[in-house]
Amino acid sequence: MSSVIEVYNKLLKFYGKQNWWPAETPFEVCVGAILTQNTSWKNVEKALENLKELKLLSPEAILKADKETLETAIRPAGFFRQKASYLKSFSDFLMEEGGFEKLKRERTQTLRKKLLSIKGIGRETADSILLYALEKPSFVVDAYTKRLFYRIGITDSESISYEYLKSLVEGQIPPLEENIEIYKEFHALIVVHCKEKCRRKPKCQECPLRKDCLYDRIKCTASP
DNA sequence: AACCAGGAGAGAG
DNA sequence: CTCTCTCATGGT
Repeated sequence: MSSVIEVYNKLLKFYGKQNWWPAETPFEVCVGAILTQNTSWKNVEKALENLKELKLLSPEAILKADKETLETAIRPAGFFRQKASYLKSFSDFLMEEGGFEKLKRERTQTLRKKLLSIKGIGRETADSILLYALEKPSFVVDAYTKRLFYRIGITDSESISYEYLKSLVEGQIPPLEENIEIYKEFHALIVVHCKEKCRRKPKCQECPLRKDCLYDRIKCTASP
């Protein structure tokens, strides 16, 4: 069907610029990325709010905080025992590497490997941190991306591998400095489209992808 | 009341 | 490499 870039342009025209990631600091981006693993953003917001009130939104504070305090604060985000541990190991990493500014000087692939070696940082979380906290051109793939690309016929399966889909996008939109904003917006638009808009089945006429879109493997019958 | 949400690790095959 | 199980809360 349509190319990756065409999908991006349609989504951008329809929804407008999103200015992601919703956070005040790079560290908050990272914490949010870890907390939102298989968890709705609504629950993550409560956890982030708790962390702010306890002034635990810095690597130093998280390392100092005792286990129970941290676990209680992030409990609304689910998997709180694992995630508390993940936040500790990531904070530990940040302190040893000397902070964001120092990390930014390293190459994207080097950073990606370092991030992936941290317990609790998988591919999506690593790419989210690279793109939104470290300003590196690394496209983020998630369940929405796989679902959407399958529905509009870019892929022929929803269980396509992460790295394959990532390279598919980066093949058409090269990982260059000038494309960082496109990567940021594209991922944001995919999430917004799939999470909010695409759920309104009855109003499918307003879907920017219209006839290209499949909902639950059923082709949308709305007229283009 | 089952099912899902902006996944990741560990283990088995 | 791909599959399966586990981890946990809150909203439909």
